[in-house]
Amino acid sequence: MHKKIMYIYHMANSKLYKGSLVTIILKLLNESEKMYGYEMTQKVKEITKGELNITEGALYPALHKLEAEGLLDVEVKKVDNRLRKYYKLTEKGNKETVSKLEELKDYIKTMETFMSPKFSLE
Amino acid sequence: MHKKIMYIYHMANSKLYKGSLVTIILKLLNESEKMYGYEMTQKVKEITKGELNITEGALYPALHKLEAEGLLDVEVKKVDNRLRKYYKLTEKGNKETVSKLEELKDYIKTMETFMSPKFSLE
DNA sequence: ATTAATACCTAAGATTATTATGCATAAGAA
DNA sequence: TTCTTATGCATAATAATCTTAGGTATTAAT
Repeated sequence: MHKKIMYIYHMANSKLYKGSLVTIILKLLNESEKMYGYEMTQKVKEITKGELNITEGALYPALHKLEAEGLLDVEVKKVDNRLRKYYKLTEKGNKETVSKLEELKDYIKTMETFMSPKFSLE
Repeated sequence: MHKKIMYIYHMANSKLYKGSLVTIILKLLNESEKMYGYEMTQKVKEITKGELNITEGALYPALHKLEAEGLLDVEVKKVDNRLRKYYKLTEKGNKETVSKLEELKDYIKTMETFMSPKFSLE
């Protein structure tokens, strides 16, 4: 979307917290077997009802990096004369997914102690 | 702690996700009225049982920035011939705290949809 | 015929955290 | 008593990650 002028549009974009993008990508691929980049942006928007917005400027470099690290495999396909790069998890990627999800789960649990009205202490 | 050699020490440090440090600071001050930097690092370690580690290299610049933005007030005190800089929330800081906590809460809720084994869709 | 949607990409900049220092005092261990 | 750990502040270099702002190209919709 090349926005030159953008009066009305309000992005309900609650910014991503650092590190969560990779976890999101891995989780998506863990559920969907194989996906292409643009599809991920739409899927996330859909699932979160617009709450989360994966920007392509962050997504594509992240995908390339995950591929370079051997966590993802790519398969290029041409659909309607437009090319899609389908990504899927490797074995290594599967392991990393488990660990990343665990990490996020722990983090959420930890942060919830702060969210509670009083964190008991003292 | 000037660690020159550090064989054994293992940091259970689950890295901070971007943006959460400020939220942590605001929440601490919201609970404790006034605190100084070093105290915050200890408190967080204590509350999270070592799960979270606020590094001073991140904390102090963050405190300075929050002060510059008018969210925190400072009061310097000398205790045992060592100085402490006590921070407390301003009015503006109180408002920001509410909004930051709300933001984090929303974020956690959103991320939990990803954590669930299947996020229902499709 | 123009705009929106689909589909990829990268570079510049901002933000924020880590790592690695530095200084100084007080308390505790060797 | 000397050395280390703990307390308490600070900053600079680096790394990691995201946003913003472009760019190209094809297809669908208005």
